[in-house]
Amino acid sequence: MNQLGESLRDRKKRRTRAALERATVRLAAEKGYDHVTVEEIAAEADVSVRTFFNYFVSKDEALIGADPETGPRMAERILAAPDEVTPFQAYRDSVLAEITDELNNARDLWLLRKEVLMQRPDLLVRAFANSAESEQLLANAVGRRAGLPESDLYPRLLVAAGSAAFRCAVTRWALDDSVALGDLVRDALDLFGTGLAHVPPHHHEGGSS
Amino acid sequence: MNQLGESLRDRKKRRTRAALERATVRLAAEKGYDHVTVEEIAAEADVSVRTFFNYFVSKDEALIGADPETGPRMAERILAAPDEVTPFQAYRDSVLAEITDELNNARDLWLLRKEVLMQRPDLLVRAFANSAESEQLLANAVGRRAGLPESDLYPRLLVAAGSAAFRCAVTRWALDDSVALGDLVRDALDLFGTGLAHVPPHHHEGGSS
DNA sequence: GGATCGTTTTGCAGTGACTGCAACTTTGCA
DNA sequence: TGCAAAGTTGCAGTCACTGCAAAACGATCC
Repeated sequence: MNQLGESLRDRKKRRTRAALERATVRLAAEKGYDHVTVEEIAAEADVSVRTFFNYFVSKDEALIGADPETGPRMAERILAAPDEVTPFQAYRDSVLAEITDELNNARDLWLLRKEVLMQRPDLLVRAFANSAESEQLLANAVGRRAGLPESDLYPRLLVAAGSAAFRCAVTRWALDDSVALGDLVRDALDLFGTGLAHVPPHHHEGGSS
Repeated sequence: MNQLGESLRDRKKRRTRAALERATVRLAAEKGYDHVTVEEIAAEADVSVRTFFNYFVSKDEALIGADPETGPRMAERILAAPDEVTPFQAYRDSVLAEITDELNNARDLWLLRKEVLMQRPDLLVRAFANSAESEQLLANAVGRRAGLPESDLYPRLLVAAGSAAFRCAVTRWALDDSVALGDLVRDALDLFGTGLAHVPPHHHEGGSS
């Protein structure tokens, strides 16, 4: 292999993965998610069906383009943050970094995903179905960083909150993209940060308390 | 039908649903979740496979025993709470009420579920895969109560936090049930309430725990 | 105690996601 | 060039899940 850059093999894998992801999203946007079979997707990406499943555990995952490197990368970032940064901040920053990266590299894909999610919001929940392993990884990183025992709820909650923030932000964004997705995710995370009980919604009306 | 109590029909439906739920959990605990087929479950509950799918959209859902009445019931409770109660409190209380009810009525089932989840923690995430509709319902209730516009992130986030709290609490509990599940859920919700950034984890630093 | 109507159950046939396995091809490296 | 490791493919098989139309069942009216 080349000394620093990726090997040919690695480059090919990346390309195949990207092609499958793109094919999934494109076809789903065009014909509706469940009118697309894995067979079609594989054909469009010019690989066999079996290969599709070598890259993604499920059709759902391919739609979101879950990348196995994301978890480890975020964990690393969390552990690498300077000492004076709180675990919350470290996690928050790693999420935001990941998102802005993603949006910079694949904004077009997200626009297509938006089409799909507008019609089938439930797919987003389902897409997280296989993320248990990643969550565990991140929770461990947060826990180590915070010096908390294995059994503590906090790391798990923080990570779950991250997923939730992302999920909600995307759902909201798919409905109306007048606010940038990145900003929505940040807002969501910050609400979790300051506490949902403290939020004094800017509501006039209703409870008139 | 009887004027007030349930009709025979309704009673039978409840019994069938309960039997299917129980069969799923029992068999999964005994033989491992994916060594159990829907066919076996249906047989154990003494109904046809087709009937299984009349009650549950998926095997996953049957494991958790997702009840279609839960969502509406919680929504009602949220809207019925007195005016001086904040949206957060109203939601929090509805979650806790639901949980304690559930634990009082089906503690034995939860002990079996614990067996299953100890071996396959990912199943819990998956079990929420089809909850998009319920989440929407609850979010609407919260939103109405808080007098927020459709597009506001807050209701969605609050509801997602509820799911997350429940998920994390159960996961934690499955690992070590020295704290009651109900208490764990409450703790988790309260952490979301006060804010994840504010948490001063009781850590004494250093990995040497 | 039927006749009737709406609801639930069931069987059946079909689709398609997903898996294990055992060739086969491609890439990395000496 | 040649060998080992990694990736790809086809194939056969399992099983979750769906639509449909017939049958069984419960509620209601006479």
